[in-house]
Amino acid sequence: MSERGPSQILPTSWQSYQSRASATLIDAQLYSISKREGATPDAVRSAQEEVRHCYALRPDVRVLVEALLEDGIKGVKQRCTLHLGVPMQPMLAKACTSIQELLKRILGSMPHKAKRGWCEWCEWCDAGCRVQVPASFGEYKYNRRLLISRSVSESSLQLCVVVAPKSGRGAGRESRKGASEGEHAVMLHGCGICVSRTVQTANACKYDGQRAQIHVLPGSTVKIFSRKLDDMTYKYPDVVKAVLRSSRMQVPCVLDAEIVAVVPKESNTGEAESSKDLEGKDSTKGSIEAFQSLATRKRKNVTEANAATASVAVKVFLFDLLFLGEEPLISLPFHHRREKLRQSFAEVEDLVAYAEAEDLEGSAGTAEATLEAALRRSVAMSCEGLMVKHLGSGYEPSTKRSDCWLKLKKDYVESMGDSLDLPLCGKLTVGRIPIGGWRGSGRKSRWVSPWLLATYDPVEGTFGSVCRVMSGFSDQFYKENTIRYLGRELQVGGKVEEAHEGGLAASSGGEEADEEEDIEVESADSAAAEEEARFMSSRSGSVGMQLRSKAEGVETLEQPRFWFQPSEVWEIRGAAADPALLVNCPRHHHFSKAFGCEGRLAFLVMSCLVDPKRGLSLRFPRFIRKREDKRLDQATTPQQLAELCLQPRALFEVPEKMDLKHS
DNA sequence: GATGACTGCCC
DNA sequence: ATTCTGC
DNA sequence: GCAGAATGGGCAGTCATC
Repeated sequence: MSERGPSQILPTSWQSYQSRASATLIDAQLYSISKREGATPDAVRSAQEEVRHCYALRPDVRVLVEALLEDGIKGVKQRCTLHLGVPMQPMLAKACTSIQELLKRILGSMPHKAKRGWCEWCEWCDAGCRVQVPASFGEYKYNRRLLISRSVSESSLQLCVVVAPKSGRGAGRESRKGASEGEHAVMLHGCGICVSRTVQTANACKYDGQRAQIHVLPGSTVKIFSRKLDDMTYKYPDVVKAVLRSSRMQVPCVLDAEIVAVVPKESNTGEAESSKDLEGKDSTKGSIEAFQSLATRKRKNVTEANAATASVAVKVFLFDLLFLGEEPLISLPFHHRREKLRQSFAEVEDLVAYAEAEDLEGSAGTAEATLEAALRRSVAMSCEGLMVKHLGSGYEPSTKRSDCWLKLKKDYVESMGDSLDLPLCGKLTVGRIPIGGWRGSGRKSRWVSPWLLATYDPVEGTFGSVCRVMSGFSDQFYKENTIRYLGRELQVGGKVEEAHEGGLAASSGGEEADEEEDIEVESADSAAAEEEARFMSSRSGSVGMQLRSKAEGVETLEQPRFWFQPSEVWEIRGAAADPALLVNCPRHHHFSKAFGCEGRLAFLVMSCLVDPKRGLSLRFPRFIRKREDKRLDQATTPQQLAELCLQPRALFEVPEKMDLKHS
């Protein structure tokens, strides 16, 4: 075993005390295996991978530990297999930020398990060229990925796939002994055929809903599991029914799917009464709704009858079939599984559909344009982005993201995502758990951690908070800006304080009680005068920009630990390119005066795209860079934010609705 | 019964 | 979910 | 390249309190 600790097999989410204990047990077993005679490091590693894989197939520590204790790896392989009714880890896609990156990856990707020195992926290449890895690939260390990425980047289109000698299980061990780097590697390289037939993918819509692994058990029992393997059958009785209807032959099986909220087609019931939901929706009946909408689904007492009306109507988009009848389909190539899926399940109007997809087969050169078009199409269909799946690869249940499935989200893509420039107005020291104490925790405890950001509303002259941000900052950035805004870094723990010895703060006092003193230090004495000065000339710079309370014009329901004078503009990216991803938020109230606003914003409010009692926020906010080139009044306004709501939708006209809403 | 803090789980 | 860091 | 840390958004549900 590596000395890394027990976390190598069980995913993070399992690291509660009990699971950690189990993980330790598992590690201990692996360790003892490693001590047996003849156990090479490689063998141990492969044992570990075996265990990991089995665990992904049957994520039940109890079963795993028992099997391991009683029969070792062999037992694990026998007992930890896919079981109907027990969810496996879903296959995850790796995120790509650009089409180029995506291409590069898809070129380099190949299935998990290579056969006897050949990678399945190359079934696509009928030329089947083999060559020795040239010595120039000095970096090659039984790590094919390394080589792949290297060669692909060196000559953008040339395909160099290396199959490590270990691929054939037993054989690998011997041949590796004493081998010098790359010696045994087999490389498929860019013969014309490889290059021209390299890209073979299914490009499917990435729906913005909830992942669902659906098990159909004998006797028409259905179970639905979430991405984290929780049983959520109770939440989707309508999906259960829909799936049964969709099933062509009533055989046990396992489906992979996305559950998405839709506007029900038959919702004409109380049209007169439910006036609040009318606008625009008549034209979108049956269409896909934002994730936000799905989130409002009831979680208790959902019945078939009330699911669509009292809760939210949903539609299931099937995209994979992992088990059918008696056999797991996991190791079949994707295109094959998909075929079986279509044979076994039918689309059911409004309830069940295959995930919209198109296959791509072409040279890398033309692939780029095709992918871009696919992405746009997908976005136009209210999707989050594109899933690009290798047609030849098996399904890899795993906690790790696979290279065979790639996702390209629209907000990753530079040209499509909307960046917002927000003036900084305050910050919070602590996470979202109010009990947990106020200091930024762990790694970040010396710095300002989530920062609170706002828009600037030139009409009202207000800074309305939009979101906290904790992602996208480098440590260096934290350091510099904590100093910039607070005057210095925060102190952590007693030792640092001693080292600093400088008067202030209670020193030996209570660790808990000192949060105030510890941090407030200089602002406490420098007091009002200085603060006042800062207030006026916000350019002061090196001293810090902390205020005692909210700066003038700042509007938020947040209560950050520190308040800052709004002074610079940071660029934030979020998934905000359309209303599906822009979110109404209770904490950030920059629309409190929206009815006083003019033009478009008021219109938006009145057409119920924006709730005046709430506000807008961003999903997945992350910091991009500072915008030294922007003044505060050039930052994003709440109006602009709101207008993002309109972008993908056609502008719709509903002046009457305003009156409706008013009265 | 309404309000608000807190949890847990979705993304 | 996202992003950065350290091994 | 991977594991791990720190924490974003919302919502339904639960429980305590007014």
